[in-house]
Amino acid sequence: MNISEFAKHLNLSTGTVSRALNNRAEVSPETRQMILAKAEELGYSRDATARRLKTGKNRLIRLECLENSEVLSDFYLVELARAVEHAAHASGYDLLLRLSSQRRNQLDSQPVDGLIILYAPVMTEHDYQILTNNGSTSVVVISEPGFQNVPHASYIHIDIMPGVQEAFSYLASLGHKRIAYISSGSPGRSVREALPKLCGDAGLDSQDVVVVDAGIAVEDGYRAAMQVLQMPDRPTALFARTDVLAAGAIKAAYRLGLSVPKDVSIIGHDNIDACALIYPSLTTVAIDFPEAGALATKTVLGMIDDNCEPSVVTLSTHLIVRESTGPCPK
Amino acid sequence: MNISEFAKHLNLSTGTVSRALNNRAEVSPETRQMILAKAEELGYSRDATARRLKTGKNRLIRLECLENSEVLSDFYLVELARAVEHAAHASGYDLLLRLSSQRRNQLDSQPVDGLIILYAPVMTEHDYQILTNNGSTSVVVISEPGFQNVPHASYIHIDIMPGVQEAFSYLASLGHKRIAYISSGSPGRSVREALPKLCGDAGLDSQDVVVVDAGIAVEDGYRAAMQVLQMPDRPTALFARTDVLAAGAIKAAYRLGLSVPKDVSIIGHDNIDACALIYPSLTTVAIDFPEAGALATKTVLGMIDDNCEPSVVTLSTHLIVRESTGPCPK
DNA sequence: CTGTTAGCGCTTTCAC
DNA sequence: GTGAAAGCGCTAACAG
Repeated sequence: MNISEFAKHLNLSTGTVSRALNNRAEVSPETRQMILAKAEELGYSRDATARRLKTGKNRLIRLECLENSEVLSDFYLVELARAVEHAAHASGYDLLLRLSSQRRNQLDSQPVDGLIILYAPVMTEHDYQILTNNGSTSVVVISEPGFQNVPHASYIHIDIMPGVQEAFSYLASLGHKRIAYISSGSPGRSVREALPKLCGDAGLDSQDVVVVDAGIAVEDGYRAAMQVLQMPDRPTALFARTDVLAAGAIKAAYRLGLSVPKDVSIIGHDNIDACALIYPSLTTVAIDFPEAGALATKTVLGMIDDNCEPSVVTLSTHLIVRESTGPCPK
Repeated sequence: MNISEFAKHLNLSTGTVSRALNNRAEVSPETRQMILAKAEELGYSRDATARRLKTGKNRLIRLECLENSEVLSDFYLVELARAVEHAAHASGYDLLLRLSSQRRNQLDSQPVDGLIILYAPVMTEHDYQILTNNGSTSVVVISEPGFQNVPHASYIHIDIMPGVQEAFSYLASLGHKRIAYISSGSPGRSVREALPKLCGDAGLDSQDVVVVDAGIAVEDGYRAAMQVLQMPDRPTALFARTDVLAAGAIKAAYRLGLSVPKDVSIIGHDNIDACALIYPSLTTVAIDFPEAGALATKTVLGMIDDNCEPSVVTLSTHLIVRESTGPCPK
C-alpha cells in the first residue's frame, strides 16, 4: 500500500497524511491521531526509498573497516560496530557495513549521509570527492593521532601514549628494568620514537628496552617473544602492541617453561573482549572502543544533522592491571 | 550531476545513457564505451535511491543478529559478517547490520530485499508479514536444527551433533570415562537428550557423564568447571558447549593446579578465532561460520534474484584436535 | 539503435 | 487545516 491508497482509505489527501506522519504542525491533533492509528491498523508504512529520493536524506551511515592497517583487528570490530549501531539507530539512522576493500563499482555506490572510517587510507582531494559524493557525505575517521589523511573529515584520534606511559611506569614501579616492546608494524613507530621520553618519565634506562617488530597474528607475538625470551639477559617484562601479540607472548613463555607473571610479566594493549579467555588474565592498556564508536557516530550525525564543522577529538587510554604482571624476579 | 545533465553533456538521451549503464543489448558498443568512459571522466554515477524507487529492487540485505540466544556470541559475529558481506558485495548487494533488538519504528523501516537472521525468535504469520513487508522480503535463518520458527523462510541449520559425537568418541579413544559436559542454556538440551546415544556410540557409560548447566560468559565456564573438578571422582575430561566456556574451564583447571591436558582434557565448541589466544591451543568442535554466512547469502540472493523456493540446508561440524586434550591420566 | 515520456511513492509548495 | 500538483533521478515502455 502506498500513500495515495492509504489516503483514499481515510478520505484524505496524500498531503495531509504526509504532514501527519512527519509531525508537521499544520495538521489538527485529531486528524493526526486518527491517521497514526489507521496506519498502525492497516499496516501502512512509508516507503523509505521514495522519502529518500524526495528529501535527499538517506538516514544511512556506513561503517567502513579497511583492511590496510597493521593494528586493525577483527577482535574489536564487534564492540565498535555495536556502539555505532546503537547510536545510529537511536537517531533513526541505519547502518551499512563494509568490511572488505573490494573495489566497488563507483557507478553504483550506495549513497550515504555519513561515513565512519576505521584507519582510512591516505586520500587525495579527488579521492575524497568520489568518496563523499562531492562533499555531500560527512566523514569521520577513527585512527591514531597524526593520520589526518582525509580532507574535511572529523577525527577521533586514539592516543595510546598515556596508557603506554602508564604501562612503562607501572613496570618500573614493579622493579622491572629490562623490558621488551613487541610492536605491530608501522604504527608501532610512534612508541619506538617516544621511547626515550617514555623511559625517562618512567625512570627506566632506554638502553634496557628492546623493541622487536612483529606482525599482527598470535604467531607473530609468539615468535617475537620466543626470540626475546631466549636472549642472554632476557627481559623480565614484555609489553605488546596488541592483546593478540601478548597472547602469543604468553604462549611462548609457557612453552619455555616460564611462569607468568612470576618469571616474566606480560602486558597487552587494546583490552579486547577476548582478553577474558586468556590465562592469566591480561594486564593491558585499554582502548574504549564503545566510546570511540559512540563518539564517532555522534560526530558524524552532528555534521549531517546540525552542520557541525569537522572536528578532531583525541581519546586517551589507560592501564588495566590484572594478573599477568608482577614484581620483577630477583 | 544527474542523468539528464550527464546525457546533455554527451548529446544523448537519458534513455540511451541508462541503457548503456545497465548493460542492455540494444545500445551500440561504441556508444556504450564512450558513455562509460565519459561517466568515469566526469565522475557521474547513478543515484541508487532513484534506481531503487524505479526498479523496486533495493540491492540491500540485512544481517540481523538478535540478542536472544544463549549461544549467540560476539566472538564469531565478525567471521560471519565478513562472509556475508563478501558474498553480498560480490553480487552487488550492500549489507545493513542490525545487532540490537531495539524496537524500531515500523513506520520507517528500511526496505531490504533479503534478511539473514541469526537465531530468529519465534514468529507468527503476522510478525512475518511486518518483517518481510508482506512477503516481499526473502528471509533465511541461521540456527540449530528444529528452529523452524519463521514462515516461508529458508534455513541454514547448523547441526552440532556430528562434531559432538566425534568429540565424545575421541575422548573415549583416549581412555576417558568420566566426562563433564558444560552446556549453555536451553540449546544445550539437545546434547543432554542425545547423551545416551552419544555415549553408546562412543562406547561410554552415560552414567559417567555429568551435564552441568552454565551461562555464556567465561566466568560461567570457570564456575562450572570449578564445581565439577572438585567432585570426589572428578572427570578427566571437560567438554564445553562454547569455546568461551572452555576458556573458563581451562582457567579453573589452572587455578586448581591442574595441568591441561595432562590432568584434565578440555574440549571447546565453535572454533572461534579467539581460540588462537588460548593456551594450550584448544581442541574444539568447529563450526564453519564463513561457510554458513556465504551459504546464507547465496540462499537469500537465490530467493531474491532467481525466485528460489525456501530451502533447508543442514551444515555439519567436525572435531579439530589441538593441544588441550590428551590421554586419560591413570 | 536512439529519443521521448510516464511514473515509481513520497514531500512540499502553492492555493484555497 | 486541507487538497492539488510538481518533481526528486531514474528505468522501461513505446515510438520512430
